[in-house]
Amino acid sequence: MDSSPAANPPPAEMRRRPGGRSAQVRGAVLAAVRTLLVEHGYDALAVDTVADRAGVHRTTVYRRWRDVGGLLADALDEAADDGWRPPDTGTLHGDLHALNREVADALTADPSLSAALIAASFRSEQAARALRAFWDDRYERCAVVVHRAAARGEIPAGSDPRRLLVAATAPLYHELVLLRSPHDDRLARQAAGYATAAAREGAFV
Amino acid sequence: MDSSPAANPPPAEMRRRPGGRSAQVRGAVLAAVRTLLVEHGYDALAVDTVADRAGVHRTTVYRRWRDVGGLLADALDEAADDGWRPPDTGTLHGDLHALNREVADALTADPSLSAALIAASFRSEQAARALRAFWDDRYERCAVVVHRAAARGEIPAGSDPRRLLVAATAPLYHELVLLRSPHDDRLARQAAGYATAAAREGAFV
DNA sequence: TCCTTAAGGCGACAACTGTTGCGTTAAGAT
DNA sequence: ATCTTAACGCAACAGTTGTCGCCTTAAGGA
Repeated sequence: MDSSPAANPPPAEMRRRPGGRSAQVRGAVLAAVRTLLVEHGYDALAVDTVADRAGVHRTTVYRRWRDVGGLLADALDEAADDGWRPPDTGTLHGDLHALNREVADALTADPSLSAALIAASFRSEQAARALRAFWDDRYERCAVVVHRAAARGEIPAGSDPRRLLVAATAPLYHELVLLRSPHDDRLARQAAGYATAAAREGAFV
Repeated sequence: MDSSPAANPPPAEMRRRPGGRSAQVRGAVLAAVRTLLVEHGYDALAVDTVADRAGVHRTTVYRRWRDVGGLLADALDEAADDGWRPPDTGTLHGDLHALNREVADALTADPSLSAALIAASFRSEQAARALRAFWDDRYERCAVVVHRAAARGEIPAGSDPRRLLVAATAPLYHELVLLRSPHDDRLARQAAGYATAAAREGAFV
C-alpha cells in the first residue's frame, strides 16, 4: 500500500493502529458474535466459542473484551449508530403504540439481541453500561414524539419526555422480560393507552 | 381416593419422609442460602459454597436443587408464605405509593433477595418460575387495593387490577432493575401518580 | 531498511461447574 | 427386630472459565 513518507494523515478517527491486525481481529470477533447470536442464540455465546469461530486465540478475546458482556457491549455499540428514528403517526397514542410494537418485536425476536444484552447486563458491568447508554440514546431520540404531541396540544406543554416514555414502555418490559408473559399486541396497545391518558391529565409535568 | 386399609393419617402435608434426614438437610441448606445471601450477597451463592456452609455434600445439593436458581427458588417459596398484606391508606394513590416504596426498598436492600432472584431468573428456569409465581401471588393479594378504590368511587368499577398494578410498579422496576437508576422516592411517588391518573380516566376497564 | 513495541499466539495452570457409579445410612414399613 | 429403599456421602471424572508468563508477530516510525 501507499508508504509515502511525507503527508501521512491518519486515515480514520481511530487512533492506535487503525487498519492493522487489531482492527482485523476486532472485525472477525464481532462478526463471530453476530453470527453465533443469530445461529444459536445467547447460549452459544461463550468466549471460547467466539474465539474459535473468529479464528483467534482465547486469551486475545479475554484480554480485549474481558467476558461475554464485553463482546455484546461492543457489538451493540457498533449497531447503535444506525439512523433509527421514532415513529410519527400523527397522534401520541399512535406513536407510543408503534414504539411499543418495535420494543415487543425486538424482545421476542428469536435470538433477541436485546434479551441477550439484558441477561448479560446482570453478569457484566460492561454490558450493563452499554445497555444503559443504548437506552439513554433511544429515549433521547424519542423525546421528539412527546414534543410533537405537546405542540399539537394533545398534552400539556412541559411534560417530561423521559418519564412519559418510561411509563409507556415499562409495562411491556415488565411483562415480557421480568414476568415472561406470552407476547400479545394488546400489551403494547394498552400500555400506550394509559400512558397517553395519564399524559393528557398532566401527570408528567 | 385413599385406599389404605388401616386409617393412616399422614402427619403433615409433606409426603415422602417428612421429619427425617431429608428435611434436616433441606433446612440446613436453605439456612445456608439465607445466611450467605445476607452476608456476602448473590455472588457468594455458588452451589459449592452453600453445600460447604450447610455441612452437606456437593452432590446432594446438585441432585436436589440442580443449580443456584433452584436454591433461590426454594428459599423464595418458603419465604412467600408470610402473611403479607397490601397497604391500606385510604386512597388509591396512597396505597400505590406505599406499595412502590416497599418494592423500592426490596430492590435496593443491600443484598437484595429480589434482585438476586431476578438475576438468577435469567440463568435458571426454576428461578424464573418461582419468581413468576411469587409475583402472581403478590398481584393477587394486591387486587383488593383496586377493588377498594372502585368501591370508594375513585376509579370506574371493572378496572383490571393486574394491569393497573403492573402499570404502577413497572416503571419502578424498569428504572431500578433495567436502567439501574439511583434510587429516589420520587420514582415511587410519580409512578403511583400517573397510574392513579390513568385509572381515574378509565384506562384499565 | 531497520527498530521499537503494542498486540496476538501459545501452553500451562487453578478454580469452578456439573455428572456418574458405587457404597453407606437411616426412615419408615412389616 | 428386621427389611427395604430413598436419600446421602464419597471420589473420580470431564468440561468450562479465567489468568499468567513468555515468546512471536507485524504496524508504524526513524
